[in-house]
Amino acid sequence: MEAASGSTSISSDRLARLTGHTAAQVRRDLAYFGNFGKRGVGYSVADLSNQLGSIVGIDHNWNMALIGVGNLGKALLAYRGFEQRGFKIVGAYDNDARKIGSTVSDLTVEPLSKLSGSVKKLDVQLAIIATSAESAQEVLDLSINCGIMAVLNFAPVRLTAPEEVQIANVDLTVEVEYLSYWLTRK
Amino acid sequence: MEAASGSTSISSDRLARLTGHTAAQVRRDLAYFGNFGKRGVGYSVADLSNQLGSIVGIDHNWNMALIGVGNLGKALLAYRGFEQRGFKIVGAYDNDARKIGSTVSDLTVEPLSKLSGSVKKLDVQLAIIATSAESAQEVLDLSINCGIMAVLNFAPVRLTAPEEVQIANVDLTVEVEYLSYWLTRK
DNA sequence: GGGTGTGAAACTCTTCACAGCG
DNA sequence: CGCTGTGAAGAGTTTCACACCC
Repeated sequence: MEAASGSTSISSDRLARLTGHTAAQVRRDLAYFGNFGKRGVGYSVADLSNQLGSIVGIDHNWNMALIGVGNLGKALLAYRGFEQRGFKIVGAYDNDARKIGSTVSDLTVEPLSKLSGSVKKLDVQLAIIATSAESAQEVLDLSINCGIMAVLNFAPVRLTAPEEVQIANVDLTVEVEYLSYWLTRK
Repeated sequence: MEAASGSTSISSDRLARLTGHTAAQVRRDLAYFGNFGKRGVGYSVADLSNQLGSIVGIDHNWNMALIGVGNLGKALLAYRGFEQRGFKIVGAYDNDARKIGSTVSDLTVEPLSKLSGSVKKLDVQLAIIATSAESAQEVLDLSINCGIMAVLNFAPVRLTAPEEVQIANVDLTVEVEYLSYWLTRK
């Protein structure tokens, strides 16, 4: 029991413990993608890594444009998590003259007018909107015009876009409200 | 149709349009908290606001401590959304000597050693961890020692805490991976 | 024995559709 | 008539439990 961390296999039970799910859940989810677990042994760590990598798109290496270089934008540029999982921020854009030309995390901030060209040149598929709520919709429209089909939105507004463009909203208050709810029930 | 925005009532249908859900969903969710809708009319905007406010805890006005004043921490301090919904950041903490004493969004950054005292003095119930992944667990343990029972974690690590402490994790990569998945299926 | 993969049961969430109230 | 509240159906998810393979 409690195999060394250098072990070549891992059981659904242990995966469950690590990810905060149940063993049955892990098994069902993994079985959905085909059965690459060995009975009596577990899942080969190497296989798991490969399989999940290709499913989730790590083999694709997406390029992202960050729009809005405020504190949040800077935090996202510095955030290591994206790159680790195959998402790379290749351009930073802002319309604030004081920011344009400055360097943040190895990227030079460019005016929004440069976005269109960069999308083609740098092969950008994804935009991150980290602007104020007021500018967000305008920035989204522009991004779509530039050919971007998927957007991660941090601005606290509900944006409207055509069906074929996918928007994921990150609302920081949702989690806090959950905690609040929990605290009052205690 | 399309009542003026000064209207005193709003229908489930319109709420659905605004929030991106279905009318049935809205009705069921609201009915769960007791029936304060009027048939043939809709929901009184004033009632809605009161009811939801008390459910979600806006009447409680929670005080939060922010730990880790990097770019992300600064972004959270500047973020208006929290205060709007009754969450107030009343203290900012960091162990970086260069940051201690500086002022960010009207708060003076204090060393972590001051946390314990502040929790009591400022009546803090909630901590936000915006430190590096390496420091996060240590900071969490300290927070719990100070009597904090609910934590919002932005560090990209899975933290361990006793059952009675509630942790909400914000993982910025989850949403991007969803977009990635969607892009590959297109 | 150990641990996967999977039917079946239990549960939760969503949608439909309509009775009934204002 | 318009719109809520809700039973009932449907869809999706989680859990149980066990046959089966290594």
